[in-house]
Amino acid sequence: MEMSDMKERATEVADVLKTMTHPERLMVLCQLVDGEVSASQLQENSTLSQSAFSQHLAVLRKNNIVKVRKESQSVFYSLADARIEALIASFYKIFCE
Amino acid sequence: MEMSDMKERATEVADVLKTMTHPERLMVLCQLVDGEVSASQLQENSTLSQSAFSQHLAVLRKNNIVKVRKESQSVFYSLADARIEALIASFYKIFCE
DNA sequence: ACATTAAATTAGTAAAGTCTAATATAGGTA
DNA sequence: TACCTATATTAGACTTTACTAATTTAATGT
Repeated sequence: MEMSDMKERATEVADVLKTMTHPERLMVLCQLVDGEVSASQLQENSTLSQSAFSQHLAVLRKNNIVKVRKESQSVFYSLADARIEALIASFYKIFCE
Repeated sequence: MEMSDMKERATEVADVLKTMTHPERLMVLCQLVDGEVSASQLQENSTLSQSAFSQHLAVLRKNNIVKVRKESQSVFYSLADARIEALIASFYKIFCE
């Protein structure tokens, strides 16, 4: 790969990773590997305040790491695409096996 | 996996990723996939000042993402272990193929 | 000994990220 | 309508990160 292309990619990849690189957000993503989960269910596994937790979800949304589906009062979260799924799978394989 | 274990892992993984999650540092790591490279060679592909670049190398060292070998005035960098190699390989596969 | 080169370190500043506290929105229920 | 529940947003304090400028260390060459 050419160096200029590598730089572009590096910036792109770093942006995606930066969004995932927080224990709280990584936890959220790990809980989404088997399918969608509601915001309140996700928060049950967090010690953060409702506000702080919601702001982490906002970061994931803003960076297109997750997608949402609203159903009455609840909002269901799931992984945005195959690339994110692949990343989480890699992390699992490398760090948890 | 249990939720408490998941939290521990998430913190561990987030720490490693956080270190890699900067375009400059990711660039460095990508250049190390084929083996060791000297600090000065690495810096040739950066627009940063000598100081700023060296501080990025220091972050990689401090977090055990790379290892170093000194030879006369030069310092040669390489990826620290198989886990880091696997991560870079994953990123390449997911984002560059 | 002195100058040169490669690399690291330190101090200080500017910018970005993470939290708390308070408030807002929107759907469901009495 | 008024109230409750789920979720999101905003403002502000605090912490961390990323840089510049200047200095330092260590190896080499003259």
